[in-house]
Amino acid sequence: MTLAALFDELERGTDEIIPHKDFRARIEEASSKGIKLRIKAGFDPTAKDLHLGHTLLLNKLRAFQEAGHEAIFLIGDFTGMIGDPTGKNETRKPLTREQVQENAETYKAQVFKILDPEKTTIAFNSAWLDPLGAEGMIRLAAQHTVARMMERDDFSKRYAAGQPIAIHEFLYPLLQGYDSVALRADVELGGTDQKFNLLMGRHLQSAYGQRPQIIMTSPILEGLDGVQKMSKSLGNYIGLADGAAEMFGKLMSVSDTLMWRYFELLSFRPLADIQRFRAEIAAGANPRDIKMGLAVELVDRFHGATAGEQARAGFVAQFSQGALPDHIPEISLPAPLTGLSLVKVLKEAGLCASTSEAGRLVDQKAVRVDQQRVEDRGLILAAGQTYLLQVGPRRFCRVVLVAM
RNA sequence: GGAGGGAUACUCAAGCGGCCAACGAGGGCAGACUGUAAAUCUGCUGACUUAUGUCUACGAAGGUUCGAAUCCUUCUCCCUCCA
Repeated sequence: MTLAALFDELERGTDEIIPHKDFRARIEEASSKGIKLRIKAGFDPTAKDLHLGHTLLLNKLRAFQEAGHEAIFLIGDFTGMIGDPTGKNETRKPLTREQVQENAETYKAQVFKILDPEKTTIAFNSAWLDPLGAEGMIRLAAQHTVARMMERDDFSKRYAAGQPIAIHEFLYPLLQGYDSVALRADVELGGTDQKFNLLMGRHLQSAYGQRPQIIMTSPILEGLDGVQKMSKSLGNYIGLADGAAEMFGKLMSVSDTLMWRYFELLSFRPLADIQRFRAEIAAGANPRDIKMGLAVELVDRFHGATAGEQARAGFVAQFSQGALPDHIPEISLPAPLTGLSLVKVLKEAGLCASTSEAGRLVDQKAVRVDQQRVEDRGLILAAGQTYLLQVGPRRFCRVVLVAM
């Protein structure tokens, strides 16, 4: 690969590279001297599951990995206990070591769908932050001033608005920056909301006598609602651990507008292809079909080469043609000889949260038993029978009522 | 340390003695329609052995009252300002 092509590959989809010319220079230097750059991307293990939003960074990390550099997947087990103040003022409940460890394990399983496990270094920042101690912490804090800290957009806005800023919130950027010192990072990847923290790494590396890292920021991926950033806590995410059918369905539920954003940020297709799709829709093509192409591509990426097509076939059968899904969960319930009321069965089968809700759903014509719409809330299901229950278009369960 | 403000369902936010299981918005769910789990429109959105019944609920615990989310007392938590 030529250097120019390599630059294009590494820079695709990034928001900013600071400083840009140093980036190219350092890549060039590395390849001419045959040395590996150390590429850092950090994640706080605050949630169990990674989602597509995280993959923007992972994809980038992988691109570096493929170019022969050292990918360092940093798990912020220590900083995760503080919580980056970027979020709202909601206090994050501190994680225990065990939770962090557990989350880290699931991270690994998911991350290696993208990264090459052989070439990936996994690091935990508690390894150097634990031993830092109060003294080290104070030395670290001495490297920066309040005025500079207040430059952070989040802090200055809150300060101006008279909202409180806790002291420990200042520590988070310092610690993240110190990670770069400890890892001797050459490049750090992060979302645009991380810019301040990433720059802190540069500052601290200089202060500790290292060459400052290059920072690359990625845009923030919007979630399924198309407005807020994709996040587990907002429930608008597509998880890497989601099943093929679920992932496909979620991608199809994305609005026609948001679809373009996903193409731009998640698809590996050349930008020229995406331009062509836009033209096709302008000429009357159905956005649904274009969206399916995106869904197929991404499902393939996480579930294997043929999974996307299978998911598409299943989707079309189920939603366009009203067929039953391939896998319907099945449960058995004990039932008295007089039978069980439908609402009770719906609740027990986990198709809805309460019998009251079940009743409402019946009223709303959402419930089907053996594919027949039910109108009567008081319907009794007989013991000893098997029923196929359906609530709405996509909740199914086969229930065996065992007479007792 | 002092002064003031606040805590309502998933979220935001009305209500300030009965008409409150609680306005409204968002979210969620469902139905219709469609080009799809897009968009749009409509409905629902505390639980229970579905009863025009019962129970639980407006930070917590007591109290006043025929009756409280609404009034009083104490407590807990949060915020702002002044030191």
